[in-house]
Amino acid sequence: MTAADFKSEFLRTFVERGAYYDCSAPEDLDALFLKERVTAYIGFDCTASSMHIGNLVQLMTLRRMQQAGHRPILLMGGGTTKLGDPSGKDEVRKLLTPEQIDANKQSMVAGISHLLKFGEGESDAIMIDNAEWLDKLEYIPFLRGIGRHFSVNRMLTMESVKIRLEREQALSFLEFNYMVCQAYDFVELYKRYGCRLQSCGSDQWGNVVSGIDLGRRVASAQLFGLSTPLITTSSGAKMGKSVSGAVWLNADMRSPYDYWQFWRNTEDGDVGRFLRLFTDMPLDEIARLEKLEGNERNEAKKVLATEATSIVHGRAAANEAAETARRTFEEGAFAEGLPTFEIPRDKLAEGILVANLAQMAGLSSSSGEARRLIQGGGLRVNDAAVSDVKASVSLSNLTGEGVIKLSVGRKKHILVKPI
RNA sequence: GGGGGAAUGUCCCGAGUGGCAAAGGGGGCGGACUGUAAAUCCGCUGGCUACGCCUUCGUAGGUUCGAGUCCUACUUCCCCCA
Repeated sequence: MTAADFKSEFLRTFVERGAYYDCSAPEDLDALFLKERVTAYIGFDCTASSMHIGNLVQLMTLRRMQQAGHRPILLMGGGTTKLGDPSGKDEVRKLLTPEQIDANKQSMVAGISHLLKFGEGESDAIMIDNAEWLDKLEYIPFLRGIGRHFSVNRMLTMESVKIRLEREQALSFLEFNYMVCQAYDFVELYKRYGCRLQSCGSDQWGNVVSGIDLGRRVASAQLFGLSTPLITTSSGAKMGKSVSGAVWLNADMRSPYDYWQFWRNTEDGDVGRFLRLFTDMPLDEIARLEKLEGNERNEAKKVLATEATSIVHGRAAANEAAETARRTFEEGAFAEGLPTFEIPRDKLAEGILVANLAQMAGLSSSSGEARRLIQGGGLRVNDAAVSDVKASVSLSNLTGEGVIKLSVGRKKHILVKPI
């Protein structure tokens, strides 16, 4: 599919931005987008207290729908999270308590307030929790009304299930019901809100198709599915997935500055693609940035970082992060915007081992690791490498700005501030 | 229901004759080179009140001076038979 295959503003943009992977009925959906204001949804499970980079393609899809004048529904899986989605998971998910799920939901939604406009207007986003209906389901009526439309034979061939079976890993009956509930959600949203489209990542495609089938059977409705590709970096890694954890969108879990840094460190080969996917930059401008070579490519990365940060944290925070980075990396100066760590003044006056300070400031997870960092020459105080494992700092190390700059590697910096 | 096999460093894969903080990868982190990139090379990759101490090999017991390694029970998964 190319953009030229579509007439509707949304689908053209969607394709041009590189977000298109698959669609259940491209021509019909295109016609629908031309004809009316479409209500569409994407579901998110409440498994963590913040959305992360992995959810971003989906969130951007909702954003672009809104920009094209349609109505996005943010479906929070307060109900489905109680089952646990088997897709892409090697092992049974740890069950969360209803309280945790609810707290996660609140926090996740709060974290994307810049990204979507919620409200009562015609193309304002609405947030719905599928616990609203899933929690109240009655087992037998549900099985008779919905369950009979599902073929176990077919469910067993679905990717999410097959992987579990092939990898010799457990799949509980509880999780097995996940796809049924997700399909039911779609139909329920159609009935309650006239929602015609579910978008998703390619890994959820099977569940979306199940929902479309179910809609035809129980509601005689033509529902649509639209999927995005799985986003990987050009060296093949899953986006934002690392041992150190997901790249969170909530500011209290990853500061705007660190978020900016994440994008700034994008691999060369990904810059153009990410600009299209994760920013609102005009395409011709992206095309220009994409052509920059060598050292100039860093300009494109800065634009990417600032624009992507702006969408999640707002323009002001993004500009501030960019400025902090400029001062730190390009001038080698102390930038006030760097993350800070506060320490009682008298504690610092006594003198404190650099290794321990690094650990307290969160730059190292154990004193052993801090020790190893020093031995490898990776820990610096005020930009000077620490050579002695037993080195300590005190008030005399404070710079003119009244702080101590502690760095791990070339990129991670923290300002230690006495209070 | 019966028989056989598997579970290892809490990121993953994976070797492991009774002396093991446990081979080797991948990943990650640090260093060099660069452009805060990639590729490449080097180092590190249980914890601590640190020349010593503590905790790790599915769970719980047992044998032994000593157990990831042997025995028993349990849990989960795979395969074969029913």
